[in-house]
Amino acid sequence: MDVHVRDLRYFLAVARELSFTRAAETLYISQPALSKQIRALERQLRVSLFARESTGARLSRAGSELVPFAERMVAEWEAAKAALARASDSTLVLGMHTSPGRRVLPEVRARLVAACPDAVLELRQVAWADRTAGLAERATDAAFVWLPLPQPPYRWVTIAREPRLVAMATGHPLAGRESVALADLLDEPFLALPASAGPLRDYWLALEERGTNPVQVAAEINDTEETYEAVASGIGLCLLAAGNAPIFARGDVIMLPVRDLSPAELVLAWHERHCPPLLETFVGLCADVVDRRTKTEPT
Amino acid sequence: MDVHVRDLRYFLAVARELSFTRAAETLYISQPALSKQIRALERQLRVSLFARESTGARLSRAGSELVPFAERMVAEWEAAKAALARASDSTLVLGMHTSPGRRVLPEVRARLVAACPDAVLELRQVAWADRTAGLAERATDAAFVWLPLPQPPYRWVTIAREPRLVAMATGHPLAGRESVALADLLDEPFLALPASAGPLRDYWLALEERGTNPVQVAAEINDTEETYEAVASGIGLCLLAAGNAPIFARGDVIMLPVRDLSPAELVLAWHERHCPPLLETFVGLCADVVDRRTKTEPT
DNA sequence: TCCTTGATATAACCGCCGGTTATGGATGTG
DNA sequence: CACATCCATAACCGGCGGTTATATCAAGGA
Repeated sequence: MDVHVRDLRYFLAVARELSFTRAAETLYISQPALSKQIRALERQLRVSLFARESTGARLSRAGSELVPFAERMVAEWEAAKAALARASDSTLVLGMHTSPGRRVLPEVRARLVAACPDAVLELRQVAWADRTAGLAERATDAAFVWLPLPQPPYRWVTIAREPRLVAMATGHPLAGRESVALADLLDEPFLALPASAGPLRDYWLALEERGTNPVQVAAEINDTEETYEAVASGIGLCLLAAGNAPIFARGDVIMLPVRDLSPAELVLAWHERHCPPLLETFVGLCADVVDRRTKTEPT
Repeated sequence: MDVHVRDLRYFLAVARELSFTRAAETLYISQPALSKQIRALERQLRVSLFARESTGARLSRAGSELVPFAERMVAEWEAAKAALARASDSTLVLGMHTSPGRRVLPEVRARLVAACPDAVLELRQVAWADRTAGLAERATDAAFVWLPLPQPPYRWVTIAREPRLVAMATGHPLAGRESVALADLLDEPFLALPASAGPLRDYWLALEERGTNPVQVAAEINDTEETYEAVASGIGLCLLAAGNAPIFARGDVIMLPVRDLSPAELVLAWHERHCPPLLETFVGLCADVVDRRTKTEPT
């Protein structure tokens, strides 16, 4: 019923060369393959496209009718590929676990369209299990993720540096404190990211700071809603960045600073081997916005 | 590199339905097959065309760019198929062993273009080994052939009925006669059509009229040139229709009537199961031209 | 005359594509 | 909480799109 555009290219090559052998050479395929494909095309269309003779091939009536259509279709496909390439050059696919928030994305986006009017940002929510938010599989051009991230394949600019809080149900014994130390939490059950998150999971369990003390993982969490429910129902505690506190401020959960934990770092990351021009300007704009912000409101 | 138009149709279906499942239903394929094909298309183009969500699919930037191109290509292919169908409706492929000659083809062709201005005759020379001149393999719509022909699958109109002559080298003992009888030829070596010609081979050996007398086949012949050479060099004799005599009148061969052989019949034949409108009018015109001719020059 | 050359067709083979069914996981809903 | 819906994945299978090797045939040259 339908045709492979490749077969149309084959057909046009034979129509141009009027020779299967030479056409096969220009197409870099073997002559039998070309003959077979053309025969299949003829069988499919129920018409003969060429009159084979010992001297070569001649176009039949149907063949000459087909030529202009085939040319238009091949040209259209070339145009389509070019258009897609252009579109992909001016499109940035951004991965993120939760929205980066912090009012950074709207501002950068506004600046970006001012700089490149035909630029388009495509946002993609990605599962917490995917630590690189699509960078690893090349599904995204850049991603808002929390450190740590392996340095060699990835590069990044800092978006925010925020203290780590611990979230717990309002009824928790520690809930009355002003703040806590990590030592207060060592025996508490914790919520953890999926195992596939690797070092990131360890980071939000403060595994390094715990030293030899083991951590008790109460459950795995895959999105904010799940996390809120698990914390509120007392299943376990959970570390989170101060900037994400508003998402949890819903009454059943209270959050306390953990005094002796280093702040967490939210970055815009990308793959060092994949840095198209638009990404470059986007990164520049992000750095710029963040920079101006840290000046106006220094911590 | 190139695309199958089918995949573009698949893509358009998903773009229209914004759902893989529903699109698969409208396409009468399974949903996994559709998903796989779209993924393959995305991999090939190195862009993602849809954003999959639990609620269904949304077009990505690249996807919306592709839509108009895909629509144009699909439409173009539909148009091409329609054009080919129209062309094949107004094209008649004629098979023939040697040109039918007798001034019939030019006249019928002239009348045909007068009746159907966009009609086109496509002539196809075909090997003598193919007794039906392409009718059997459906390679031709009609063919100029000599009887006999099996009646059930084929039908025909008579183009010419001509006495059979025998051709021999000028040096042959019989060459001085005014005419010969079959009895004079019984011991002579004859040239024969290839075995695959079947009953037609027998006919031009006058096998039936020979009765029990065996025929001595000197060689097989595949075209006029070969035949002329074989006759002229004395390899064997050969029967031929009077109308084809001019082709052999070149000095080294003489032709004599065979008194007691029935005349041969040249017909325009076609397959009874394949008789498109244009063929019908062509047959009518042929019959008409022949009819008028037999009236003006009765034998 | 024979051999070579160059054209297309045929055959046997093989990996991958394009379909199938079965199944699982995520999401919204009564 | 069960259920329906939607998309993804897996395993499987026939056929397509390529390969090399070979046949056939027409044309041309020593």
